[in-house]
Amino acid sequence: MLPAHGRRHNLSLVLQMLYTVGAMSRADLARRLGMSKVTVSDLVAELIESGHAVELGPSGQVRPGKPATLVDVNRTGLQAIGVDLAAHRVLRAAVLDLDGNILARAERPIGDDTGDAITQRVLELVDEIVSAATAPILGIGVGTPGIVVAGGVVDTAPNLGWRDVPLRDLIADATGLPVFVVNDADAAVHADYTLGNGGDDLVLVKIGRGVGCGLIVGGQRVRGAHFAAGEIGHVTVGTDGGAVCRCGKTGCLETWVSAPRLEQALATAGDDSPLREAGERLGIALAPVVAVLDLAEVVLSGPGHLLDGPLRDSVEQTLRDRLLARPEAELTVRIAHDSDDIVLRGAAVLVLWDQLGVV
Amino acid sequence: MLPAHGRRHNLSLVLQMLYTVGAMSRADLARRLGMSKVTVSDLVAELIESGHAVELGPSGQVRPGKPATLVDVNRTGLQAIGVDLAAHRVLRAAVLDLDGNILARAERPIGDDTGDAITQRVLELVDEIVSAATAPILGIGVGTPGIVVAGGVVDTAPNLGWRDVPLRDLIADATGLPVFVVNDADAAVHADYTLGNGGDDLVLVKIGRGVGCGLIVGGQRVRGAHFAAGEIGHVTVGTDGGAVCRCGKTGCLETWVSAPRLEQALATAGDDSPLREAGERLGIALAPVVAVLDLAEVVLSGPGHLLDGPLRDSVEQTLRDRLLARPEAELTVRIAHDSDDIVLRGAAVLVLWDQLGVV
DNA sequence: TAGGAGTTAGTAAACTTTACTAACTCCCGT
DNA sequence: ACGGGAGTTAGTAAAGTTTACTAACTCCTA
Repeated sequence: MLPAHGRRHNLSLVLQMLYTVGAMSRADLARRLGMSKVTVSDLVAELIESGHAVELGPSGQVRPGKPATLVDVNRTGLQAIGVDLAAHRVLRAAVLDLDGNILARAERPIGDDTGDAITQRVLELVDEIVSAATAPILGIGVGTPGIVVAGGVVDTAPNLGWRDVPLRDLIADATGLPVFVVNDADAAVHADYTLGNGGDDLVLVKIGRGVGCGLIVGGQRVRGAHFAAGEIGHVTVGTDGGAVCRCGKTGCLETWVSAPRLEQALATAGDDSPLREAGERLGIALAPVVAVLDLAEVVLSGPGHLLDGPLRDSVEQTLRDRLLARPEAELTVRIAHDSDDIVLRGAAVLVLWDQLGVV
Repeated sequence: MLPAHGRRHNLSLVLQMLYTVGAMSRADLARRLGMSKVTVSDLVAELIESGHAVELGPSGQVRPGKPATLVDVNRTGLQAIGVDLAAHRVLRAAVLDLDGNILARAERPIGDDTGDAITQRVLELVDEIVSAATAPILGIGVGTPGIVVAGGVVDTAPNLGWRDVPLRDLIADATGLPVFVVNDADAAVHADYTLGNGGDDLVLVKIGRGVGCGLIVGGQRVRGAHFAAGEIGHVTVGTDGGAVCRCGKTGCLETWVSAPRLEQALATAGDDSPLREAGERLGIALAPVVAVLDLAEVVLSGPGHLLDGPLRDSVEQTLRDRLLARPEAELTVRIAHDSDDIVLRGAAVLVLWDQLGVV
């Protein structure tokens, strides 16, 4: 590596510190980062020059010596675009600030569109939301259903009728901005990890039309050997059969755990046993994953009325039953914050990760 | 980070390149690493000075220009110690060269020892094997059953009667050498990854007295939130019951898949159905893990006569049945090379990783 | 007056670029 | 067949640049 790589790393460290802890003086930064005041002063100068950081004026803190000047990440002067292609029957986009606050929204219904028509609608949506930005845009993050391979190409997304779509390049060509494309569950887990105070070892299960998950292991995202990490919907659960799945197999997780199946089962059952059973099946599927990865948190994202209650309780109980009890290895099963916007936020978070080196 | 960190990184890059590709000239190194010839020359000089690299003389290649001088990692001039505390009824140690070749061995039977007596035998064993080294020792790697937490402390290892044993410090104090302590399955998976040409996304299942596994995800080892990644033996498998486990639960993976249980079942059954059933249970447990992590390889390590045959075939078939078929995402189920020595080699590999920065 | 924030000047380390020497192969004239 | 010149590559010396540091200073306020 070159000295310039070290420099870039140090610039990222400064931004990460300001992003996570908040505004502070150069002297404070120097103490926390273990660098000299001179070095930090130089790094901050460069970040101010590039517009990534701003001075906020005197700290107002009363103590001997020259008043400290606070500096911070340019929270309001920079924006990111998040796009969610996995919502039910609608394409959604938003302008967000660096804290993940949504400043503007745009939507387009899918209608009966599929394939290239969807692609066209996505480009129109992106054009609309980019126009709504009120500050320089760092980049565009896109959360899409299906599998995304290297280079931001959507390999397969059956729900959108997509096959081998070079989505990153299409959007980058149309906007001239940096673009990052990920699976929607991946986007969601990054939102939880960064904005939802998730720990370094967590799995987020996203329940929508199907079911998928995103993973953070040792503080790192997991992509998989074929970019298909998180594809859990078509794993056979248990050893006592189950319904026939649309994929042709029997007893897939998705046959118990998906929004349409749950709504239908609830309407038919007249009680909440489908929620309990779905939670149990999800717990059965997740037990080996939690054990092998030694995860600390299982996060559920999707419609609150389905997930928050008997289903969550059943996941927790099933995991407790099927894992070895270890008091010091407490496992948390919780509902994600703000599931409706989690993919928008997560897509934007990935822009922050890549453009600012902010974790 | 400081310029010195960059320097250390570049020293590691040189060693990694020489370790994986083999001897080459400084000019070749410069081309492959994208550095100037002067920088590489300087880095190599430092590595020669420290004994980590050696000049091998002219390349012998005939072509115009000054003859190249080959340099390489000091493959025969440096050694590492590997220690395996997970073997059946015996403590084993070896001296290895940088290619993972075993140059000398030592063993001590466990007998009826437990607890502190075992600790004492380990220190005697280490002393014996260190004396057998014929070159400077980079460090000592130890593969132990149980859970190893930060600082090389063995949190629990019931089979050795250990609880909260500061193994790394005990051995470091006794020898004055750098010591690295890991779980035996972790050591095994590193041996397979580095010496057995394993890919960046693989799980190794180690079957001995119990059953555990080691994971490489995205080219990185997985530790877990509580340093307990890989503890799969006490996960309940399937939904149709099973034998009572020694942990008190029912249907744990270990009740089908462990060496003692398999030997006993084979003796009773008179055919190989226990192997087939064990493979099926292991496949059921691993299916969600393979799917969620999008793994490319499942490696089985343990007694060949148990694993290589109906059990392996059954694991593969069960995974095929329970996962969505994707031709481009071929999953390999294979037997590890040299299972008897895999923990010794893996422990030594971790010394290489940490001391030379060699991946 | 003391002590902290921030800046300037000078230095050390780690890289690159430029220029050079050393060591070889290839080619051709004798 | 041999010797010498041309051309090429490896490796090194010197100078320059970048990125950190420490030392020393000014500014500011309780």
